[in-house]
Amino acid sequence: MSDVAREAGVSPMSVSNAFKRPDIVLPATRERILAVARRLGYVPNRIAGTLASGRSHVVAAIVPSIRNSSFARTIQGLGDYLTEHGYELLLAVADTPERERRAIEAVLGRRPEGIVLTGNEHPPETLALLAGVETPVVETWILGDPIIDMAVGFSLADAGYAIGTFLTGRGYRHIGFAGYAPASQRRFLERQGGFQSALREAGLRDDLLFYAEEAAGFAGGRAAVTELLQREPRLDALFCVTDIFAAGALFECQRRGLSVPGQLAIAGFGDFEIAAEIVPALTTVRTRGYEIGQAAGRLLLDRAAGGPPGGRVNVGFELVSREST
Amino acid sequence: MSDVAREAGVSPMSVSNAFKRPDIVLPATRERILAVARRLGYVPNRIAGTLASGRSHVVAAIVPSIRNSSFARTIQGLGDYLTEHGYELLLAVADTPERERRAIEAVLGRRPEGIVLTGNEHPPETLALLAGVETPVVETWILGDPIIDMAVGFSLADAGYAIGTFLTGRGYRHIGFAGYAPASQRRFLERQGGFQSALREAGLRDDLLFYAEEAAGFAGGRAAVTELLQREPRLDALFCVTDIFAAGALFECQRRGLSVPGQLAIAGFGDFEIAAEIVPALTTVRTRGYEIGQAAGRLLLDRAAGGPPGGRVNVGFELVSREST
DNA sequence: CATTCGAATTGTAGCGCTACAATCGCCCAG
DNA sequence: CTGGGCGATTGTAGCGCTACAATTCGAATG
Repeated sequence: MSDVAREAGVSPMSVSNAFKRPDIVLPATRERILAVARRLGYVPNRIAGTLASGRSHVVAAIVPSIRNSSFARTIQGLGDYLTEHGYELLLAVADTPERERRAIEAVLGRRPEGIVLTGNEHPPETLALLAGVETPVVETWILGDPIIDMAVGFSLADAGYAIGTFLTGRGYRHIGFAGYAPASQRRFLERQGGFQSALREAGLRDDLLFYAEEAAGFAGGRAAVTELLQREPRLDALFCVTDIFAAGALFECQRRGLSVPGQLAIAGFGDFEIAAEIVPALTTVRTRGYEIGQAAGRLLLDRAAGGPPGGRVNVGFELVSREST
Repeated sequence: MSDVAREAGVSPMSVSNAFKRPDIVLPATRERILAVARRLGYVPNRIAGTLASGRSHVVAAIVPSIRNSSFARTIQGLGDYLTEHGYELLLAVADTPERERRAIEAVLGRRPEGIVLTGNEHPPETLALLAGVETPVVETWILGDPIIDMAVGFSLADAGYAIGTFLTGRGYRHIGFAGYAPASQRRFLERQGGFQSALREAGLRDDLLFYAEEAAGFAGGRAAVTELLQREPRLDALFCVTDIFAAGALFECQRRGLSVPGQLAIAGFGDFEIAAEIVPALTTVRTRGYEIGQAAGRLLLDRAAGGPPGGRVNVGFELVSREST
């Protein structure tokens, strides 16, 4: 910086201002400084800047996966919002609670001005770690308690219930569920619970449940069809916890020569691109992953600007009825 | 840090050492320091550490998209490698050359010890920016010149040629290509060029080309089938630039009642999970995205440790023949 | 022409840590 | 009993920048 200052014939402080507060430096001076900087290949050291100002202009996000398009959309929404407001995104992928804790620790060392988490299932040490710092936290894809501070999401229980009543309303009588073991994450339990309530209210059995290994994709749907049909040959509808699962189930039906929805109706979750394109097109729940990311960014930046803690944003969801049911 | 030092009855320097050089501090002292740190909720400030030591222990990656599973795998591979070696990944998503330049600029301010880029198509200002700093750069998913410094990938031309000869060898005579406009990125051109060579060598026409909008997913495949069949009703095979394109093309065939591969053979690229699951399963090219990420990390860390510049790693590819051809 | 005012510019004093050299204290050989 | 050697610990200086207060200077005012 001082090299640039010397070459441009100004003080280092003016170089700093030329980059950070363009409005308070004379346009001519500013141009001269920037020209010298370009010539010398000078890129301001934000590390030093952060240390001096105490503001990192970084928000960190910790997601369990980037393969899942829901989270990919959330990251995109968050990233767009942050970039637009002069912030940067520090992304960490952590697929187990232990890795999440380590990622949070690593990330805290870089003094982000906010942290975006996925879900609200965190081990006690993680909560203690977060309680010990004053960094604002937003939990996403969940709205129910316990929330550490702020949250953005929608009611997974309502969404599960909506799909359940939709299927019972269509007259299906032996309805299965394909998902992940609810013990692992509360957000799985919520969705499943809402769905089961709907079945019980219609006087139907709610025990045709199949749990795949976590991170199972298309293969999970395939396994669900295989196992549930064996347990209940009269199975006439299946709700899958993601559209990828649902597509896997649909492929398995094609392999077995089962017509969809004639012999088995299939509903998914997420409204991923494949849902509208696959044949037959999938009935699903449209979630607003991009908006979740944007809202998370907004909560955090408002907070950094002195806003109140404890914000909650419900982005809602939407049932999309297509050919598969 | 000085609070922790006071409470633990040691000098700040010992607190620093307890975290950064565990081996040179007495285990008992170290334990005492860490206990105090935990009680006080102290997390070392890596910003200050980076400024003082001149080592950020950060590698930055700039990718055009995280929705594409090839890049997602590369990120995963890079992230795993870095985490294993005590480094962190700073990820930026930039889908245009202009945004890439801005992302690189932003990222350089954080003084990463290496930068991972996708492709080798960068505007002159970007190259100038990179030339002005001494940060090592790895370009991925490409091997051909011009390479800024180091590269990891495989020959896209060979891969395109392999698919081409495979299809001609199977006896197909009117073979189409669905991809992105080669003007936008050289890596698209390479793949297409290799493919076309194979067709010409077999004495076949190589002008059944369809270009989708960039970032088109399943819809791109759908449009390709529609347009190419109109231009050439005898079309009997189609090579798609990604498996997602191929799946979209396959769905369109299902809608039209065209049998695959009976009336139209379809080949994809990438060996995404869907390729093996869809019915009929897709012939495709298996790429090694995860290995690309790992190798990129290795090149960079070796370089940071004093290794030589200019490294190239060819991770190869593999043709996977399935039911769709 | 002296005075005031505000915009533009500039010093100063750290931000929290680590490299490196200096120091301390203990054990053991002579 | 003493000096040397070695591992553990500790001061010092500074990384590159920004907040903030101080200063400069030209234009406007009476």
